Amino acid sequence: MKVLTWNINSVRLRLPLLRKLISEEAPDVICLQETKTPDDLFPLDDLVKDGYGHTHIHGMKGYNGVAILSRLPFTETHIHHRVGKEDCRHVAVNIKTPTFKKPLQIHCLYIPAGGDIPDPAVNEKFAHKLGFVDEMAKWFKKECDLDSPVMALGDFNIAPLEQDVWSHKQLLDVVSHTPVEVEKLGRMFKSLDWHDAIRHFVPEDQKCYTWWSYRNRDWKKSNRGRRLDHIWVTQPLVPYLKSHKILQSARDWTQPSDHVPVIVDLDF
DNA sequence: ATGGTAGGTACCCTA
Repeated sequence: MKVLTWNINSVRLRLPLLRKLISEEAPDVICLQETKTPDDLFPLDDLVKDGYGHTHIHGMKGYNGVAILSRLPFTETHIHHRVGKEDCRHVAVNIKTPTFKKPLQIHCLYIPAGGDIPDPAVNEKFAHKLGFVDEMAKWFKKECDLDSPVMALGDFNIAPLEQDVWSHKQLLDVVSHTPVEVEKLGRMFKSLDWHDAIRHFVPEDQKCYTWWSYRNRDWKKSNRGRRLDHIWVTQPLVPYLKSHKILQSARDWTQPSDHVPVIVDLDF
């Protein structure tokens, strides 16, 4: 079972790229962030024709928006409002698998970027980000079981490890890699004894990025990337991790997203 | 130290 996550930065603009991605990678489940469209304008028809007949979309005008598209049916779908806002950042589905009695839960997340100033006292966007991660940590602990198959994936907007950024020292004061948010993400990580499915395959001392800013003449040459997109799995899923792929080549597509797709293949 | 680009929207917001 191939599960893909991508911050697509407008699903309407990049529908042709999404369909190219589908034809090349044939994922079973697609989790999108920053779809930037209300649900009635989401381009579902082509995606249903491509085989993704099971869809759970939750978007709004202009900003944010998350979606799960699947070849496999859902037994449940959920929309979660976080920290008192209805800003389309968390949807979840349950999928039956041949391997587990309990359904596989997939949580598609778009954690707030957090603005520029890394001080929650003066920057309410950063306060929102920290509050969001706090709430996720508590919520997973309360609502999910350690022994259930659960995946949390998406654009977390935090690069937790030193080798998740091009320069640990130079990014310590840059929102996405500050100690306070990394610590909070660490708490969320511990909440369900999560396993980082990408670092499962890529050693922690090796650089690993999923995002390169648009504000660079030549993203490849400067290579100032960050690993902002993540796939986490609970312990029961660890033995089934088969392979991963970070589609770096997608950053060179015409009119690319600044994030690239990340895929994990599970052996069931 | 600064400003660089992109998308959506409606003349400015967010990333």
